[in-house]
Amino acid sequence: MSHCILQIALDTPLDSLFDYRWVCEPGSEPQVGQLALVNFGRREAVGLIVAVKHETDVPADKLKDALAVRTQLTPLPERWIALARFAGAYYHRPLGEVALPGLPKNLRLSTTVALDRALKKLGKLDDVHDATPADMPVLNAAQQQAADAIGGATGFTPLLLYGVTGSGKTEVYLQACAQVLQRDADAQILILVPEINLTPQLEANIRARFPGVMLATLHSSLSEGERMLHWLAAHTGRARIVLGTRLAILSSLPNLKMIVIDEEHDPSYKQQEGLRYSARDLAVWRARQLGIPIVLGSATPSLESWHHAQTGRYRRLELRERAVRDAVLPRVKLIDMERDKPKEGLTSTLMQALRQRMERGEQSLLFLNRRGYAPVLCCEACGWISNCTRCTAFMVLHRPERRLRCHHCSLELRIPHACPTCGNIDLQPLGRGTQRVEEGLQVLFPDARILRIDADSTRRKGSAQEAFDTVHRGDVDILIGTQMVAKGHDFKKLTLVGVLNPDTALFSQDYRASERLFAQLMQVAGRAGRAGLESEVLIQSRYCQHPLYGAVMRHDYDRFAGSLLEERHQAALPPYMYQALLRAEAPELATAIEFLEAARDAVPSDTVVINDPIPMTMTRVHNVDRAQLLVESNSRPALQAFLNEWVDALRAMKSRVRWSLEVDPLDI
DNA sequence: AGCACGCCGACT
DNA sequence: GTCGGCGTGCTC
Repeated sequence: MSHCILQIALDTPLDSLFDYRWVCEPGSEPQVGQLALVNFGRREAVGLIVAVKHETDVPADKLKDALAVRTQLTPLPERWIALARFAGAYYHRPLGEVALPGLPKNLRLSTTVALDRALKKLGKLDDVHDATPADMPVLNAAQQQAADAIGGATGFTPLLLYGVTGSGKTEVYLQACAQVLQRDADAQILILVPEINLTPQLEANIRARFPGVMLATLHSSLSEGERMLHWLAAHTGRARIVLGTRLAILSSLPNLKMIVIDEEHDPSYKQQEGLRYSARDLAVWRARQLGIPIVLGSATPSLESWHHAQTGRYRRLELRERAVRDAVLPRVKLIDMERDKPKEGLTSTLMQALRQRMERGEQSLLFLNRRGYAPVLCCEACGWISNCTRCTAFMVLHRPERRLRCHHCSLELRIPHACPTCGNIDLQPLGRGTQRVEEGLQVLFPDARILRIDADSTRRKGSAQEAFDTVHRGDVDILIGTQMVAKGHDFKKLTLVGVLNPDTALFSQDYRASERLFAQLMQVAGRAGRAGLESEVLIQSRYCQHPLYGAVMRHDYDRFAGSLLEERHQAALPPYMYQALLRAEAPELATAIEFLEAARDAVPSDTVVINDPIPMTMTRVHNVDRAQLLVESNSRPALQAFLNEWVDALRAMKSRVRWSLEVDPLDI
């Protein structure tokens, strides 16, 4: 018996790999890509073998023996490790912090019972059901052209599928998938969607269309057992289609031949904590690495992708018409709230339109991206307002729950009977959330069947699905909801969309706010008239002349995107500029700022602009003050080179302050 | 990041 | 006397 040295990546913030000894016969060493159980510090951990060597610099008294190697599992492919390596390097986190959290938790336990059980279960699954595939709908010319372009693409081919809402992008994906699966008996396809719970129809569609093909889903609401099984199905190549949310981009797919990213502009592709990666960007990298086509689909592409299509880096495919015959885009009208004063948040024009839909037996959707009853409670006598004691934010009034709630730290209080500072009994809710609109509707339309769908009304597991089913059955006249209702759903009888309070985003500090508002309005407008009924979208605004609304009325993403890109170019903002953000947290703001000032001066650079630290817009959350520092460059390699040096310097500062670096931040 | 060791304050 | 506060040091 001799031994070898395993170089192992572990899930720790330490930026290094760890060597372990492994006793084995020569010639039967473990393989790179296998998982190993080791003692790490005083605990056990599962790590990824990234190299097998025969020597090490680690002194013999420190070197430990690995405890076990998971030989049941096919090694993770070199290309998968390369993906994790790239992500770690690009986002400046250690390899182990990228690679291991991407694996199912059950693979990282010290026992293998869950793994063995899942492998056994997978072995018993039949993958070929003898069902006949559902018919492929006949595509229109533009769809067919797009499907053929995607299905016939060879080598690394990024394609931007730009299609208005309801233009049948899904059908294009499915028929392109069919071509790829048919051509290659082992081919795997990865389909990413923003939120799987909002698109149960897609999963059903795929199953009906490809009954002989194993489909695996990967998203955060799976149980650990399911996740393990589905992950293994992908890793072993048995699952030929993997449908998942952003976390699925890190799944192991040995025969990946095509990637589809639906609603590619959606902000939920960006992970907002821990490793802040963009699943969309990693997907493009992965497609390039493998030399395969990747489809980015959207009615309102991200400006980044649009820019790439303009410059020819991505190939653009267009669907200009709705796929259902006679389904035309809804007419969009603006209602001037200065002239038509709202009552209970609704202008008379909108109320009349709602009444008309009820008479015709059609459905209406009111969109208000603000949950709760009112965003703030205040005392008119002394000026007290319901501030959160732990955050720079208001506590939101939730009337049905009889609570004040902070949406940032989840602090909850009973609604005070009287003003805490002056004792005034008459506290006033200010502003309007979905609960208050629902209450107003009940008064204005006592006969209407009204349903509210937001994060509060759908807390219970499965209740969101129930609510949507109620709408699909036609048991709802007026639906009121937040962005939860804006995505994906295909309500056949919906012919009116009312947008209640979009103006705030027009004057936001965040330069991406208008891009997002436009996408959101187009998306919610797209809920109407999908089945061919004539329909309209009414937007209540105090700024009807704003060009953004003009573009929404004309359904003119193209020109709007052009003007936004022009603005970004003038102002030297992404996609013409590459950014990274250093954030710091401390009990006192001054501490965070001092750390960032030191960071600002740590590494001089003439290719990167290092800005001054500023407190975050919402400075305090959960009793912690936050500040940030923006660095930018017009060259991505220059920015990356700077960040490499900078992160080393920041680590060397050994500061007590908690800090994190975000590359390509979305919210600044 | 965890996790333990270690050295000073207010309780039974 | 001890429980426990969080400073600091290490992880092959």
